Amino acid sequence: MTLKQLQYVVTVADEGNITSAARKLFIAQPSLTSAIHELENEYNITIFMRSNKGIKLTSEGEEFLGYARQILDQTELIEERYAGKGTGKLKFFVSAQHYSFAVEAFVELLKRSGAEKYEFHMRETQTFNIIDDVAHLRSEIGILYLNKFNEEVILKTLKDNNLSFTPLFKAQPHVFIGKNSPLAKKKALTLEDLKPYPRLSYEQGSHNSFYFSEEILSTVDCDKELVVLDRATLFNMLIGLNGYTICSGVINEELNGPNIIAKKLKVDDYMEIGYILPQSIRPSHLTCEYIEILKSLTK
Amino acid sequence: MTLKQLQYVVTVADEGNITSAARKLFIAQPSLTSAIHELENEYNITIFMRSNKGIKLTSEGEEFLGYARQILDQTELIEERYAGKGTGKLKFFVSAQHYSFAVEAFVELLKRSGAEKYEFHMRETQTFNIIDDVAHLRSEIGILYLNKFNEEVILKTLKDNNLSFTPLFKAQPHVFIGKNSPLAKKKALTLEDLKPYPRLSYEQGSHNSFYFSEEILSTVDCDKELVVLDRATLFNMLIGLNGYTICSGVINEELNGPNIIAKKLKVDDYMEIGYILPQSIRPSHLTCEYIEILKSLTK
DNA sequence: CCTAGCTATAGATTTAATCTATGGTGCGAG
DNA sequence: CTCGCACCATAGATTAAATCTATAGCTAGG
Repeated sequence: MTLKQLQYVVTVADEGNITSAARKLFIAQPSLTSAIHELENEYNITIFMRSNKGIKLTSEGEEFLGYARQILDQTELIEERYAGKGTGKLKFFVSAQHYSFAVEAFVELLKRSGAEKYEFHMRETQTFNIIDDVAHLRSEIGILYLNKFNEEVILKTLKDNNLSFTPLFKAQPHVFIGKNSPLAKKKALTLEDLKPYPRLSYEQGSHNSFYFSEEILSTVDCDKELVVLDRATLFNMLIGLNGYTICSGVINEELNGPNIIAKKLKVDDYMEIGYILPQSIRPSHLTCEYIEILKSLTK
Repeated sequence: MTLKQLQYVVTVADEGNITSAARKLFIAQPSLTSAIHELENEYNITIFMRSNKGIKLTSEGEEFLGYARQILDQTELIEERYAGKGTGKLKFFVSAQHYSFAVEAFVELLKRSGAEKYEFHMRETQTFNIIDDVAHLRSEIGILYLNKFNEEVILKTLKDNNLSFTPLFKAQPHVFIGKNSPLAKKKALTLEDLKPYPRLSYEQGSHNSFYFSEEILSTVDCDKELVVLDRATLFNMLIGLNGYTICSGVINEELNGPNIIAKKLKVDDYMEIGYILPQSIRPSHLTCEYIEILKSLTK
């Protein structure tokens, strides 16, 4: 079995006939025919039913395709990660909850790298996607929080995916509000104070288990709920609608602007923010540097 | 990149030097040297530091090895699954909780297959391992139950691993006891009846979240607890110690012997027993037949 | 300062992949 | 009903890749 053979089988299955698959693969049709026969003989299976109208997958073939696609998905990760390195293109991918310090560290890393050619991705996304991105090596590192409530479920999910969690810092829960909000005068806020105002939170896609919420206390009842995907949108609503959102208190004025302020929230809960890494893969140099920057920004 | 190159890199890394790795791979040392150089050039990376004392992994290399091992793990699955097919050796792997009907169906499948050469595995194991086995294609199918209590967590875990759950039947909770147990005279039992006797349950390894328990009501308090790994051991203790265990009521006298009996348990709960399959892979012919047998045994 | 134990390079050789050309087959348009 | 078209399969030549043998270069340790 070779990767080429797997690629060929998948292309043939997708195209529905060998002739056009060969064209797509830039090889002659007999080459493709024999490559596939070779694979079938190696394992004594029949992947395709041939006819003068084209090919059809056998049930055995469908099963085999499943395995083949999994392997090819994995190889694409290597291509993704290392392709373009020949031209000196640096690559780096982070998935994180919506934390401005994660963005700040990302920007700092990019500056420090001094690279002329690069492809960096900052993926502020839903909690489940963060875990999924790192588990499938689409991102090299992920950033999320644990608290009393979600800890068991999140740690279990991480373990299932062979991911490690390393704490960065414990944050006391804060509330983000617009600077002109009536709440801005108070020193610290209680849940009672917040009641009349709209609560903003991040959408969590189909994995909308409370455990995957980006905000703590998401199970507490609330009359006015606004759900968004984008941090800028959230900030707009904080300001325009006197809304609030509960989060870690880490705020950076340069990034978030002077219109957003953080207030302590008086509750008996915490947020432990940290990063997740695949256990089986040693972090790249850039990843290590990113972690260093995160540490320096959050200590 | 070819699978051979990945295999070579991994072997060299394991051996610590190219010369002995070449011996192990049954190729000449220069072939191995050039194969690895080719890979390094393709992605413009340096996997090994060479010296006259052997080789050492660079940090870049360690990272690359992570990807390589993942791909090779996947390819081993194909080898596992299809190797030996040339010699007509049938292969089939099930992971299940401790249900006698699963064993019965397994035996029936083996009989029906009529194969002369085969390798069949019946893995009665811990709930988490069942999910893990199927997710990583070590088993083609898994059998487990859902109830009100564990449903959310189990379904979430299945989803994370791209597995589907298909219900087979709903069982009313029963209690298994030895036929000479003082409880054997009663028609149906309550939790109160059970209190004086030792409760038997299956060990769940490090994933000892209650959600992964094989028995419902495992959170209910109990004074005498016995934990085992083996079904026969559990049955021995049922008989010898007047113990009990809570489970689905499906019992087969041929398999379990006349000394074990099942009694209805009066509680407001259910067990939905079903099978799990990888969503990305079409089930094999044997798997489909196994499912048919399961259905016929449990309707 | 020579030898043992590495890796790297050169050029020959073997093996595998791919090519061109052609054969066989069944369906559907004329 | 038969000819042509759109398939896949086979044969043999050709090209490319993998591997081999032989040998060079390096360095630590006797």
